[in-house]
Amino acid sequence: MRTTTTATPPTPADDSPPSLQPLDFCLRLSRAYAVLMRRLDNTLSSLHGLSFGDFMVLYHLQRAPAAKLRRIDLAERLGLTASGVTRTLLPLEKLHLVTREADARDARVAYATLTDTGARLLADALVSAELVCGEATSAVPGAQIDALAGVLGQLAGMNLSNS
Amino acid sequence: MRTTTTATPPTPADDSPPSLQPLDFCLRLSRAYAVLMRRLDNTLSSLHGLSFGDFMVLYHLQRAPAAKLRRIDLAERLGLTASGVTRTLLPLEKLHLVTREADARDARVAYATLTDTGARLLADALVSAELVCGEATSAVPGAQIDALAGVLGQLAGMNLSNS
DNA sequence: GCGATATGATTGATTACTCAACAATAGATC
DNA sequence: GATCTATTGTTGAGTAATCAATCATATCGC
Repeated sequence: MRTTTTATPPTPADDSPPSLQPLDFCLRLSRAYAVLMRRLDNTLSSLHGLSFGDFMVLYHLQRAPAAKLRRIDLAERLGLTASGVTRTLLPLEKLHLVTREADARDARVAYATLTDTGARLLADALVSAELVCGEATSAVPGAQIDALAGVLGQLAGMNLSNS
Repeated sequence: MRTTTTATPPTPADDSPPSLQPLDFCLRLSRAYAVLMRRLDNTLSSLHGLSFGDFMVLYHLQRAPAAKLRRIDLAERLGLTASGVTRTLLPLEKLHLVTREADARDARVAYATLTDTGARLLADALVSAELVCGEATSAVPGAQIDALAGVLGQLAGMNLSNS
């Protein structure tokens, strides 16, 4: 009963929607995400005690100037809500991987700052993450990965042409 | 079976020891997923009262022969555990979009079957989903989407026959 | 200065999943 | 045909996110 899973639309009748391609694409995206995340999560948590979400927090903090970010900006980068960031950061603060910092001029904002401990843990975890991701994409030529990363960036609304 | 699933470096020797490409790709994948799912979820739930997960259930059931699947097979297609399927189906059964059916020969298995109501709702939802997905991918040339879809399929372990 | 409104962050309730433990049943082995 | 093991599915507890409500603080118009 294997229907054609490739580019050809099944065309069940003439009342079918224009094309099933974009939906098919999204379904694959969803599945690829699930598979990848499960692998990444397993590896990171067993080797370093970090969930993928935790890892992402440390990663984005490290890339930021002075290794710190307003919590709201962190949320934006993580694709979470402010609420989600509060709850994700809680255990990381308890482990002293991240600390809270206030802003001198605006009492509303709180910064999340990467600690040295956090940076060291991240460095280790980064190696594992690289390995898993590299393995997952090993069947695909590097040049193509680059190009497709660009496409994913567009889909994600990461505007590179921003001034 | 070639077990490349363990921690072996994908490339034999030279070109990518500290390459951040695959990780970057995966991070973008994660973001694109989040963005897309949020849009899809919003649209489907406001227009049809379905979460994306619900939608996927109906979608996979419809594609299956006789519009029914063993719950365990449904789990596999959805990328969920059996437990997740039980809980996802609960509200759908309550709404009579899906019904439970027993197997005559094996009392362990239960089927999830798409009802007529479910099929009608799916037909509507499919139009919306197509629209959202088409819109999301409209900024990218179709050929690139196809290429990415292929890679995502590989990542997801959806192996298209042979070697 | 003083309300109206916007922004950043937290909290309570809810939803959607996981894993581990369990129950029931099927099929195999002796 | 009794028992051992594997499969299917549900349930309890825990985790991670959401949204809506709330609080504290900034900022703008006057």
